[in-house]
Amino acid sequence: MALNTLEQLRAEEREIRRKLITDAARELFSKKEFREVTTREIARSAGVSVGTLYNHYAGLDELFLDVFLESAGEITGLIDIALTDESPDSFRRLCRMYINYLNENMTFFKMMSRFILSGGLSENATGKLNETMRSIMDRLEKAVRLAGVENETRKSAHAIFSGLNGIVMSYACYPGRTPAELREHMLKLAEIIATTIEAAHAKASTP
Amino acid sequence: MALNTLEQLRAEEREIRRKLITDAARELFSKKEFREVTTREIARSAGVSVGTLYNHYAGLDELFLDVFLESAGEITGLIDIALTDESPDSFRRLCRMYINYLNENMTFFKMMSRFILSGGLSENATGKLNETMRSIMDRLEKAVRLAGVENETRKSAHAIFSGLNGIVMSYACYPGRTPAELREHMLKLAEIIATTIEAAHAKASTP
Amino acid sequence: MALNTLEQLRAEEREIRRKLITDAARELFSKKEFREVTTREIARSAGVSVGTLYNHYAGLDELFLDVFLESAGEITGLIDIALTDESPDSFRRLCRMYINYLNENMTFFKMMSRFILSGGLSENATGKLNETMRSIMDRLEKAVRLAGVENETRKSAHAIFSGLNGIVMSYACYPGRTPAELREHMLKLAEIIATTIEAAHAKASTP
Amino acid sequence: MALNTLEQLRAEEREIRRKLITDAARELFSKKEFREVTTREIARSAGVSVGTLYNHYAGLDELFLDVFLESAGEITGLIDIALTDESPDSFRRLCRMYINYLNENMTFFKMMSRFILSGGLSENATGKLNETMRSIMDRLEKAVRLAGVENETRKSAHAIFSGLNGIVMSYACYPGRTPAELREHMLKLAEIIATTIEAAHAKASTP
DNA sequence: AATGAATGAGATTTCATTCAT
DNA sequence: CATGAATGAAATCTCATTCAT
Repeated sequence: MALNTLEQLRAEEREIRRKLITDAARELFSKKEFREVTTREIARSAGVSVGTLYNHYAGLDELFLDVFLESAGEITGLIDIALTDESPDSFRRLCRMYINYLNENMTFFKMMSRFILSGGLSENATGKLNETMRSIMDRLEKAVRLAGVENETRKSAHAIFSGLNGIVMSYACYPGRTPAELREHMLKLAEIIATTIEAAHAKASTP
Repeated sequence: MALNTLEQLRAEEREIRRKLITDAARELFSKKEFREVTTREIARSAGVSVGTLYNHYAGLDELFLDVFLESAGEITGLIDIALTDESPDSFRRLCRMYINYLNENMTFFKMMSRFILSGGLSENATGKLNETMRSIMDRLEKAVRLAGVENETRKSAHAIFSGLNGIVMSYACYPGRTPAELREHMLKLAEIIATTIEAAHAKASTP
Repeated sequence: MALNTLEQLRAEEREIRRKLITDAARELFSKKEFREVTTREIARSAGVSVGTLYNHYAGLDELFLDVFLESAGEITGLIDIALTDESPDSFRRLCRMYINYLNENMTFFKMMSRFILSGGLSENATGKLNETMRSIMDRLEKAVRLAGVENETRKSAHAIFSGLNGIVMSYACYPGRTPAELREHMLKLAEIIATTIEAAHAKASTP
Repeated sequence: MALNTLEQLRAEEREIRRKLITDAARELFSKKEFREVTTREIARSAGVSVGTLYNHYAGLDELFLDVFLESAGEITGLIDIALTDESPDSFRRLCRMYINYLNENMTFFKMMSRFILSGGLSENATGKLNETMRSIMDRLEKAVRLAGVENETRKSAHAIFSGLNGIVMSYACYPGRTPAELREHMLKLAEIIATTIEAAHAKASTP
């Protein structure tokens, strides 16, 4: 019992410190290009030493991945909420939500694009990334079904995922516009895509 | 006259050297991540000195941008070809072509995503980038019109652009699949998007 | 009495743990350069914590020295065996044995060269090292006497010690030869030295 | 011509700077364990930047090797001088000289023992080291011939080389003695070895 | 006496950029 | 204009040692 409690306390303390680190890292990622955030900065921000970073993570990549996965977990949670009522509206709501979330968490998006585009992840990291992707895709598939798509639902989910990501990639940082304008523009594009899909299938299903 | 010729010769030589540099850079980009290519490597490959790079470009980013713009010019040329016959098929052809091109020129795509996402380009560079984007968008707008879209054609062009970019971003480097499989997958997704748009508008236009 | 036994038990346990540590260290030394073995590795291999290392040794060097002294004890034992029959042959046998031992325990040799060449040992450690050296030298002196040397036997012992060490230092790791070749070469050199000494003294003693 | 001169000047300047670096390094090596000398220290001492070190050497090991080879060249030169008159005395003179040189250039000796014992040298470095060793051995072989050895002269050269190295390794840093005492001791041991060899062969050659 | 997380100075190496020739 | 050596800040990661529990 006593031992159990002691170990438990240790584990808790460890977890707290880990959170300290990822929080500091995320905070910094939101301020600069995430590959430009250095170990020293993270350590200082988190109030720990550089060495401590390496007691928790085998290297910077592992830390990046951890921060990324935390956000990914958040997003799957939000998707679940958007799909709660299983109404036909869910699909559009989900699209808007996804755009809004990425727009407010560009760091997450940049990390995602970086991780996907540059490869070079460890086997372990790739596995976790894949799992997360599948988890998101399962939800998107459910969404396109709710929107009326009946055939090739998995591929449609991929297409939607691609489309939304593409919108963010192409316009979230477009120069010469205010953030508000960009956001409106992206939501509009997402709506076009959503509408188009619904329309295509509405037509397909009307005799 | 003599002076004119001399100047002309100088300009030509300068241009040749510039081409030498961008060609070397592009060649290297096909072998490694473009952010990992160093000035020394480019200089050696091009057969010039590091200093010469700086006589032609204010910095490495400017050089990257120049290589990027060369590819962008290539792509607008290819779009023009795809749209030559102005048939309704042009749209799908263009989508396939765009995917194929990016797939074979991932460096171009990565540069684009980098330039767009991280900003930090000089005013001058931003201007050139915008011009290129507009130029591509003009052609995409023409393509969606040919595909039957009548309303909000500019926004639809943006949506297509986003969709195609998103496909490449999301799947071009997906781990665990062969390049051929990935290519097929991306073309399939592009087709889904193209079909969906056509279907949506075919429906819209039938009473 | 009870206290005595308790203390004795404690002392035994302490000794067991110490052995655990030095055994783990020696095992690791056979796999990598001894200066590259880290505290963490030793601790993990020994199944104890890093802190425990420091409860037993003031620092890493003290631990190294302890491992070294264990081997030194082994070697004096082997010399004693080689000298058991006190025959004139003993000298050559001893030379071969010494070469063979060092060849199979290069870590011991590297440690010796390190400790001797770089100094920096604590007073206490230096004392132990000296004692060990003297102990080896006493036996070597006996050996050269058995080989017929009568004058300056201590210095001759030093010379033999130097010669054998020098052979190992110069050839044990010579690149481009197989271990078997190197071993043969070293044994041959040791024989040359032994023969030379015997010859020199055989001559000296014949009128 | 002009070009030639220009290139020549450049080469000279380069050589001067290289010398600056190796001199600084050697100076530092004489003050501390050579593996403890850092790039920063060398750079500061040489009055150049850290980067410059890497313009001249691919890494620290290359620099170490260069310093080592400079000393090795010095020693072969000294051996040549000792052997100039080709008298039977040459052998003893050479032994004394070798001991004296190493004693005054322990850094060289430590580097040699390090390079030989720890391996891990690049192919290129190993080649240079071998060449240097062969060059020294050629001279030692000549010396043992002059001392009257007729059979297995190469192996005898190896044995002498081993013996002298062993003396330095075993006694140059022996604790508790003054440098002068140690020097006397080592010279005495060298003399024992030299005398023994001469005696052995004198005997062998007298009927 | 055992534990093991925290520490943080310190090491090597890289590389865009400058500038004297 | 071309050249290319010099620059030096900066980055990641290591590891012996400490110390509170």
